[in-house]
Amino acid sequence: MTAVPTGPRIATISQRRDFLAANKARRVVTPGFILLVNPRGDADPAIRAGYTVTKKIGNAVVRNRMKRRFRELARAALADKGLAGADHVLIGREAGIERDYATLAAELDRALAKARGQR
RNA sequence: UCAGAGGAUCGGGCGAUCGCCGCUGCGAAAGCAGGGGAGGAAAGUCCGGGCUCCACGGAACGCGGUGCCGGGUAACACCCGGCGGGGGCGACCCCAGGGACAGUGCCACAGAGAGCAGACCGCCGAUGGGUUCCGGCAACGGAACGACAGGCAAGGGUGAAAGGGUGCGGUAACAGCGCACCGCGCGAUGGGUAACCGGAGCGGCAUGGCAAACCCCACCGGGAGCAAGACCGAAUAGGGACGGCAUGUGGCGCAAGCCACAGGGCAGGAACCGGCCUCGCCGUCCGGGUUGGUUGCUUGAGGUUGUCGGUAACGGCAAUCCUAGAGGAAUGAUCGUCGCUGGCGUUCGCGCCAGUACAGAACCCGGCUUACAGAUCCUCUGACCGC
RNA sequence: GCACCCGUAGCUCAGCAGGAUAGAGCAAUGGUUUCCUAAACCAGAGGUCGCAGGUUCGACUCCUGCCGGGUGCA
Repeated sequence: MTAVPTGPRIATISQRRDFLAANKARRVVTPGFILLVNPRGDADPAIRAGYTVTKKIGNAVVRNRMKRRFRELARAALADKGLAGADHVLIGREAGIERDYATLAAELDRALAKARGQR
């Protein structure tokens, strides 16, 4: 495993209105998750990230593990591949529970590139 | 060795890289260093308490809960010990287990009868009356019959349940009608704190079941919940008090002012309606309060060890330890390696593959219930084998 | 955290102070009718009454514990 580069700190989204705003923005669907990217449009170039895993996915242990893995994926990828000044939201899907970590990482890379292309 | 019963415990280890949340120290800060960071069920939220606020003179009614007895406990619906009933060869397990002469109600279908019982088939011929036959002159006597009046409830049949059972005597046939044994009820008295147990003797036997139907009896319970509660509190907007300035339209008046109308508010009134108050700006003060911050917040009916008391639950004493405190939620991710379990292959060295549970603290405790791959320990029971 | 409701046929609902055949409408199936379809008419089928215990002679109904779904309040 290659060393994960330590980038600038990624803030976490917790306000409901931010999630709702991201839901109306760009959307990329992969088997393991759905990626929402919402450029805030303000002067701040900071990258923010949020995670959503509903009760439909599983019990608390399953949901927590999924969020932790998403957090790890975001920390590794968003610093240099994320969109500056944008909110990124990862929504868990059922197929993402037992999905291989490397597969998820590759899918996140492609999803980010695709989101960058949408304009 | 096999099968089983009871109790207790654990529930992945090590390493590497990169991270997260508190705490402590250093630092102006960025940050650095040290140390800590999920469970036996953290779960379901089914009970019981602590804590906090609110309410409150007492009691009763109502409502809800509990329900053999004794003990433990802060308390309990929990636990321990005992009693009674049921199951198992046994270790042991299971039981909401008060009251049905305080009252009300229900017991479908079937059946004759189902709750102060009842007579369908049946049994009887002692009694009344009758029919037939025999004897007698007659009064009457005897025998048979069983449609009637009547006696009976053994047997058949129905049902979950039919008002003790078996045997002998007894009888017209029956029947606790009498007796013996068993069962049942009452019960002198003895044991036990009690539930309860034993039981001299008495009673011919009567009070069927359902209270997880209403209910009765005894005991317990005020309500809400850490989003409880306490403190701080910016800007904007808004509320109240005081002071100053000011008052929409129309009419009257020189003016102060008065009246009417429209809007708003308040109280009355079913409504029509009439009454009273008020409006804008500035300043000071007061109170409420949204986002937010601080606190409650983890030292506690606490854990471990020893000892003493107790059958035990548990309690007393002593020593020792500090063990998550976030505030929408951290306690992790990835990889390597070693365990463990199963399968396949094997040159018996091992190799390959698969699996490695249930599940995530949110104020804190005591229980209950439910989920759980696998592993370990202790005690005990029944078989079989050996000595 | 607290309070409460509902699980019955494929769907929407009845039923029940305990009594044995668990019903209704729609849907689906077969038939009649029609050139064919729809509608209409006729017929039958379809149920672990969410699950597991208990009380009772007897449980969809009563009690207890679970499972699933939903609502309200702070």
